[in-house]
Amino acid sequence: MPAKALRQQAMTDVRRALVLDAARTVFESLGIEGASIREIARAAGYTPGAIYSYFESKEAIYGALLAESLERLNAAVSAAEPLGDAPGPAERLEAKASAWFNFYSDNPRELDLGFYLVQGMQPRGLTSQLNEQLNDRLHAALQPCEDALQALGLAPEAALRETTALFAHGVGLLLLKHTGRIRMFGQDATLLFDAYVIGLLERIRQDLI
Amino acid sequence: MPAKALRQQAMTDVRRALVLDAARTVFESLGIEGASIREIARAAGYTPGAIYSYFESKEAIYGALLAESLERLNAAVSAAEPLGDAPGPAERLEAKASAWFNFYSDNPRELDLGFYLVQGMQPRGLTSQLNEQLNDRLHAALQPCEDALQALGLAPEAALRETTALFAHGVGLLLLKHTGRIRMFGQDATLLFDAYVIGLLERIRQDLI
Amino acid sequence: MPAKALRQQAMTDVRRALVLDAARTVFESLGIEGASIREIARAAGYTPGAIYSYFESKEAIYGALLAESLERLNAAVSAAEPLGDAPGPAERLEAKASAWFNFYSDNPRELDLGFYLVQGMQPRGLTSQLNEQLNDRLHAALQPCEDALQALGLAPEAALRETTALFAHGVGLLLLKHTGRIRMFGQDATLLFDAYVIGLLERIRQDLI
Amino acid sequence: MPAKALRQQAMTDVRRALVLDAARTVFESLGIEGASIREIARAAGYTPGAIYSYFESKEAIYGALLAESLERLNAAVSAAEPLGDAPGPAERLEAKASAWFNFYSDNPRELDLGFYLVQGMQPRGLTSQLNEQLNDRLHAALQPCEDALQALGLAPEAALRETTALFAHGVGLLLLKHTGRIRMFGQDATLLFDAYVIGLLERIRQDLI
DNA sequence: CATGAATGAGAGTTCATTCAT
DNA sequence: GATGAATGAACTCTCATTCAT
Repeated sequence: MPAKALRQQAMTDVRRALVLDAARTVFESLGIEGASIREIARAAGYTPGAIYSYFESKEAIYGALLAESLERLNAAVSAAEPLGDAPGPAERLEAKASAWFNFYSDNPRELDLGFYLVQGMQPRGLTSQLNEQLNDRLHAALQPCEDALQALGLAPEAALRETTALFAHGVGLLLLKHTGRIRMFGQDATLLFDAYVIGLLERIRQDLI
Repeated sequence: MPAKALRQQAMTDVRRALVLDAARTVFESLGIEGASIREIARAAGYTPGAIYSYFESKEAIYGALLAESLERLNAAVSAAEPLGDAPGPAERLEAKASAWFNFYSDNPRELDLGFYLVQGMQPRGLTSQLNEQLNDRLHAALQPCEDALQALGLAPEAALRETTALFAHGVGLLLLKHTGRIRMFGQDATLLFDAYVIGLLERIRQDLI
Repeated sequence: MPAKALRQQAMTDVRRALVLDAARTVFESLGIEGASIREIARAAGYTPGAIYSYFESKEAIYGALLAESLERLNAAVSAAEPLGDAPGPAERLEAKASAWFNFYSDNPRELDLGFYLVQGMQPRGLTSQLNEQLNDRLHAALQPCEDALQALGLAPEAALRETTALFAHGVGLLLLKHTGRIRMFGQDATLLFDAYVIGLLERIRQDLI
Repeated sequence: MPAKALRQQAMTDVRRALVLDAARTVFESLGIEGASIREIARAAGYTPGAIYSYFESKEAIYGALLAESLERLNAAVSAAEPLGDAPGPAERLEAKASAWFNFYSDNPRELDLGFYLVQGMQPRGLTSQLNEQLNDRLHAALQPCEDALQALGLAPEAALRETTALFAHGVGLLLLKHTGRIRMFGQDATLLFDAYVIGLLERIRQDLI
């Protein structure tokens, strides 16, 4: 590609990213209901029609937002390093599990994107291709936990089962936290999550799984 | 209140209940997106305007629906009886926990109402009064579990903590199930929930909590 | 139906008719391109949304307009009486053919509705049901001509063929007139149409058909 | 004009022709509704803005398309040769009339351009200059028919009148064919057109005109 | 000459809500 | 209490056109 085309492509990419940023901002402050094309355009300093130069539909924006969020999730999980001088699989499990839990704990709306959206747009939105991409990246983010569980001696099926349970536990806590329900129990979501991981390790040590 | 007013009030209550029934029916079949005032009115045999005689806004309907759903949840939990000739607290925990889990597993849309809605609604949608009512009734539905945990020897704080965790675990599994994410892990939500309860009982028996 | 319902139905019908009138007015002055819901609503003194109380879509309006136009066409044809003391089939042919030709000559946009629309909306508009209705009513308007031709001694197939040709001739002349092309030939559409009918009668008299 | 300017003019003409080709292609496959500037530009390998270097508006493109179509019509008519060893005016009439009828029968969209468009376009779309050009070229295409009619003995006025009627007849048949209306009569447009020409010749032979 | 970005107007349609009756 | 009419604001999306580069 000639330099000029490269430059223009870069500019387009930047503008597209700016639209996406605007969309994320709107989404974060107004939620899915308020994230209309008009609102996104306003936040991006565009007229509504201009948005369609960068995304072919509103749902394509959501899809891009979700894909991008999952990339950041994976990056956060990858970057998480277990503590200690000689970290073993137990430490790895703790580190990787905390990584994804904290990611969503810090960015609660992105959990919405992942789940809330999925069910809200079933008919038209979320093409099966995008759905698979979502699954893949989600799996990828949980893979380190599953690997650590296997390294701790769990059979593959057991590792998968416990990963699922771990994920569900975290998601449940995040949801309670996000909706304010956790406050009513006077609990702290992160503490509970950590306790779950510790309990899981204990059960494995005791060969209870 | 004079007899006439009482009679009128009774009539109003009945009609309000009919509207609410219609709303639940619509909500169950069309979900939150399709549950428009028009649709609810049609299902109730009313015109849209009439709905406003009973509810001041669309979101008030949702709120009432939620309150009513929580009543049914509590009824389901109350009705659940532990199995065996001489059921102890462990059996009680299993029975009561399964009761609320199955309630939402069987009526997934009602979980939407409880959580999904809470965050999507406008400030006026979920008044703090309604919010407290929600909390109370939710607490009430979980109280039998908490009691059983205490009967099993847990300190009050520990019992509350474990109830919270139990609830979160169930909610997480239900969410994964409802959004179809559980399929991708090849797991069954109910089995995982039962396993969690068994694991919890085991930890208590071992004095690990 | 009770009196009240009847009265209200009547009111609704009147309002619907007013919307349809507005639509026809807009259609006549702005053509098919300019006949938007917004414009129709404005002409009817409504907001756009109100139109949907009377018609479920823009194309339903066109359909109703067309149906109504065809009714008026048929009424015009029915009302046309042959001249002379003892009018025979020849006079009947002249009268009935002139009736439909003049109808469209006087209301050129309605020919648009009948043809122009048909091809413009093929994909979505014009349900096959409406299409059949159109065909039926069009046939009905031409039936008197066909009957007269048979009464003049033509075999059924010949009568149908000549009716088709007669219709095509008229339509062609109307189109030339409507688009201003006829002026360039310095001719008058009605004279040419009458001449065609006379020629047709002459051919029949000579057994040339 | 200096050589350089000439060369540039030639280049411009070529590119303009390419755009026009693209427009025709799009128009043929997508019809008037789908023939957007975007689509034409895409087909021509240009961006939308570039089109405006060659045509000042979308309707100018249609105008040019129409002009070009009329050139091809005239070419088709010119190329048509009467059959037989010693073809007379009757054969010439048949050949020339069939030529233009078949041209539009084979390219029905171009009839749209000629008529359909004329009435739909904004005032500025069809400038009076273009309108005259249209008339001239249309006249030219029909001139051979008119000449043949005169050669058959018709007075000039009669020849013009019959040419007009012939044209109207053909146009009517083409419209019925194009909109699918002819099917409902179970007739074939070309057969009917040929019959009309034969009938016309017969009338002339009988001095009925 | 051509691009690519952007505009602005407008399309059809939906819906919660209001209000006179 | 209930109706039915209507509003008004919102929705997603399309398109001809302009203009700096």
